[in-house]
Amino acid sequence: MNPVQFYKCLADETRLRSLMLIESEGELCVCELTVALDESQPKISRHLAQLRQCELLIDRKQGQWVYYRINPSLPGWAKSVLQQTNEANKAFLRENLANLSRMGDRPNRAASCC
Amino acid sequence: MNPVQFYKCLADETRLRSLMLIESEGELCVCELTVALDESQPKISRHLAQLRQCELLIDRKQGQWVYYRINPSLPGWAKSVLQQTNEANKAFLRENLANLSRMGDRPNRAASCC
DNA sequence: CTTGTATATACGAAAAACCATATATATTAT
DNA sequence: ATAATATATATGGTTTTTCGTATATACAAG
Repeated sequence: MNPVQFYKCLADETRLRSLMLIESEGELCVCELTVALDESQPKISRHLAQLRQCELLIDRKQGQWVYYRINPSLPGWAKSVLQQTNEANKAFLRENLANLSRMGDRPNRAASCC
Repeated sequence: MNPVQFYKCLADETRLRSLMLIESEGELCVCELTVALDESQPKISRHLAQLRQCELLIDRKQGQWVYYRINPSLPGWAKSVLQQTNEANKAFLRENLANLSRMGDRPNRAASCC
């Protein structure tokens, strides 16, 4: 994991917010992120694809949804950077988390799973 | 300190290497960085100016030299991110540190000071 | 006072990143 | 089979970043 490449991934509003939201929530699908960030679906998808290509995120398909989470095999320092950034910048996500909690019809992982 | 802005500062090869070198050495002047990175003086100066504007670095003028170091009043999480990145990526700077140690005529802080 | 060294900045060009829109695929529901 | 939902990707254009070069300023030395 080249540190420059790593930081390029974090150097965009949409990507950093997505990463932090996923870090906070454990796992989120594309449609949840579009609501939380109030951005278009292709825009979110494009940035998620980039984060997946750089191996910061991994995805899991379940029915019609694709869930993204932090790649558990990220190097420790990278995981730690994500965690610390999240811990120290809770206010950064306030509005996004509010949007998410207001979201009706969130895909029900438990019910649709297994 | 907006985290997006912070990471944009790290998302460039020249700036990240400069930051890491300064983190490692405590303080470096422009001419030392041009040697360590083997890049043109205006290029180095331009990136340092950006890091100073974003308040990641502060500078100190001594004689004809300008020394840069990490801004001690950076938020803790940001300092910690820099430190951890440095600790975990020593190899990243190997060549740059070698260039620096090979450099003749390094400005002598102690001698020219006070 | 002139020359040389260290640094900063301005300017236009080149490259990279980002975006809106359109469209394609897959899955679920009717 | 058809319609609706979720997601991914392609395309062309716009904005942002980065860069090389030239130039300006400040200090030091002779």
